[in-house]
Amino acid sequence: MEEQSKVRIPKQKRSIDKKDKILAAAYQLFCEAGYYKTTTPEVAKKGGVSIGCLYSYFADKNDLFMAVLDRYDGQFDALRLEALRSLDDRDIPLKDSFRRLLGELVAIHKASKALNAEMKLLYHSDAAIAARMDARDAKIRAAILSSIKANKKRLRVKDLEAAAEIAADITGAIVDRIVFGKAALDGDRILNAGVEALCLYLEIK
Amino acid sequence: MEEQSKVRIPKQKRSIDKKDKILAAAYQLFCEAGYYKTTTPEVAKKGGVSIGCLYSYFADKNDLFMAVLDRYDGQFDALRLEALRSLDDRDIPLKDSFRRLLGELVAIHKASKALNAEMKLLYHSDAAIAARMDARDAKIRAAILSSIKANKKRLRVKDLEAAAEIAADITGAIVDRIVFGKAALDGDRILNAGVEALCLYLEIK
Amino acid sequence: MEEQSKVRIPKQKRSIDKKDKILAAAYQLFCEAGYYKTTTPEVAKKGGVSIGCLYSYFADKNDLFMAVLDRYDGQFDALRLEALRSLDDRDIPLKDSFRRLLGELVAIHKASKALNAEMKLLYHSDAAIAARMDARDAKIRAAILSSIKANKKRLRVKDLEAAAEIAADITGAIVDRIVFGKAALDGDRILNAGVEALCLYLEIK
Amino acid sequence: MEEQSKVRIPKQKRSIDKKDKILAAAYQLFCEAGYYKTTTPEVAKKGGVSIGCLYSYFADKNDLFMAVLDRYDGQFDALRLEALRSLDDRDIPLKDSFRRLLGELVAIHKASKALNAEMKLLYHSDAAIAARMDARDAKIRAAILSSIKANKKRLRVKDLEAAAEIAADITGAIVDRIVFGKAALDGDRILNAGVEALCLYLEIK
DNA sequence: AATGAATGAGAGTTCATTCAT
DNA sequence: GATGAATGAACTCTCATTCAT
Repeated sequence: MEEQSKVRIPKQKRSIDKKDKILAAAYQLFCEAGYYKTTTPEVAKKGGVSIGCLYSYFADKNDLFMAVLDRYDGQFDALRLEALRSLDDRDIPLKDSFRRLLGELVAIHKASKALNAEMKLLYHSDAAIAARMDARDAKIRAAILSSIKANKKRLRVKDLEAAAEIAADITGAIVDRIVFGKAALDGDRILNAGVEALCLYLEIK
Repeated sequence: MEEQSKVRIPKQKRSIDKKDKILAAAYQLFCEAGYYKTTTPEVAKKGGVSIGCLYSYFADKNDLFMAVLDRYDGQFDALRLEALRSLDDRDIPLKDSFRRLLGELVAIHKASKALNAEMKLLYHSDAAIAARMDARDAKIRAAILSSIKANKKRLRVKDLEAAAEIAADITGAIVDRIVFGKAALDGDRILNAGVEALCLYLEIK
Repeated sequence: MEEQSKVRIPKQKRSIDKKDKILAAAYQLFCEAGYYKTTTPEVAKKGGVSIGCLYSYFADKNDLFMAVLDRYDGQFDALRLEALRSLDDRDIPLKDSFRRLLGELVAIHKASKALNAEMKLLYHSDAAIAARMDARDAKIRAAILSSIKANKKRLRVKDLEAAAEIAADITGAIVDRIVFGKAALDGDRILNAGVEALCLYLEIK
Repeated sequence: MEEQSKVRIPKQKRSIDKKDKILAAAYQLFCEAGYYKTTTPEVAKKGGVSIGCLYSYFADKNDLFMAVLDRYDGQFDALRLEALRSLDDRDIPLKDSFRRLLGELVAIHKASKALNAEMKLLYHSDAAIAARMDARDAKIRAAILSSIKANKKRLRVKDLEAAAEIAADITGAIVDRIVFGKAALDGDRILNAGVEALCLYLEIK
């Protein structure tokens, strides 16, 4: 009574292409129309495969969505952590570090804009997604905390954990504002103001 | 080609009760289960009216949701603006103003937590909701900008518009973190750190 | 979070008609084509209702099938037990009792022929159906055993329980043969032979 | 309009092995899960061949099932007829002959239990299967009739054809009861009672 | 001959909405 | 006005079967 996964694991090049095509189509549609308004036959059609083929690669619609996150959001995870490393360089002013970090995060999020929105959308109704996002946030906070600890001497704040949390949230808010915001203001003005806020908050002088 | 509205505008007391009951039921269910997992017959049942009755008051499910926002989120709008007035009082330290503001916003958002989540959820797939939220944000930014301008002399920031935006976003982020956050940290620590960040950013000294 | 049945319980005359029509259509189709080859839209169509209507009365396909059994097979249950009472009359010869019983059972089964077949069909893959049929068989065996015990003095058999079982099985087999059988032989010849077998087996002389 | 058969008839040893493996896998799965819940890809997988290979040997799922019957139920046919020969030996008491026959039939049916159930399941929805089962029954009745005729002098019954039919049905019913029955009673008690019933019915004294 | 990825018709089921009563 | 039975388009998902490789 061996329980064997019914989901196909592609080995041939052609199959990998198909899976990619499905994921790309799903990514696009989920971003455009959202999870609930995207139907699986639609994804299959856009991906140029049959609905049966789609279901041979993904157990169900939710599995497909999670795979899209793995593929696309996962890429951004790596980029985000990479960007955070700029904070660790003590030789450049904190201001420049933050400006660079925010600039990179904005670029990253612009690319994953809609997917992020959709994840927030499902955060409250899907435990697996919530767990995913929490894990991502935790990683980012940990990275910021680690940077803050390394820069301890340059900083005025005492409650390092809270500072990391606040800094992460401010960073996130600014990025969101620039990426999503119908801000009447120019992105650069916002970014500059944000960097200033971060530095004034954290830095000794 | 404008159609004669088929939606009833209640004038009798009994009708108003019914509409209220429907809205209350809808509010509760939308918050608990989310927009997509709430069905209109369910709402009617919980509200103690027939489904036909529900559809005599609301054109469709989306109209019902918007009405819920008008009724419930609208209340919070008023509370939020009320809370923002604390910033206008120049006789108390900015720190205290912000602490009070944040405290009140947290309380308000805790009450509308689920509805807010649901609005974010629908932001990207429903233009009307997006417009609503944008209008709300604009109002808040305007109020903050107005306070900032009134406090101009006490502040170090030069780009007031950007500062209002940033301050609004920081405020929002902190409130979200406290309300929604799976923050390992205590809410008070976050709040204190947030207030400090806001004051260091804005205040002259 | 009150769990309320989603299946409609019809109260109005018109609704009862609808439920009846659905059951009648389902009965017919299940008998003609079997459980697996009958589709729910087909049943709805034949019953003259929409598929949605069908699903407002029955939770799912299996529920519909069980309801068909309750309605139709249930009727036969009563008839079968009624027929078995002829065995309790000691004033008429056992032979006549059995002949009458078999005749009645054949008539009953002719009417429920296909449904019985379908139940046998599902016996091995559906626990609820198996339980239903086992209960029915048990009732019949109990009735026969009770009759046998009442006629103890007229009987030669000693192991009354086994005799009741055998008699029930022989009875069932003969009825099946007459009802389903592609028997080349005339039904009456079979019936007479069966009655003889039963009497020779049970009766003292 | 007769189509050239597309089904391969295996001649090479390796092919025969494959066909055998498919049949064995199909037999097992059909018995375990039933016809409708067994899928052809499942059969192919369990048989260690590709689905394409399966379809090169069998025209469709039904053809595969019939082949399983030919192979496996066919074996039992032979065993059944073999067992029936015990009735032809006039030197041993009829009682012993029947006891031996029933014992052997029970053993045979225990082995083909699930397949038999599945055949009954499909009897009413598949003409080919019905024909198969009818043919099998006819053979058994013929064999019994032939035995009865050979034993004519020892028997009290006059209507030999009907007696053969009844005897076959009683035999079948008893075997089914022992094999399938949720009989509360011990198999031996049932078997003894059954043998007694058969002998009392048929035998002169 | 053999493979197994791909197909797509069709299954069961849901639910926003209508309309006869 | 109010009801709620009825509608049916649309959804997710399955699996017997085909055919390019």
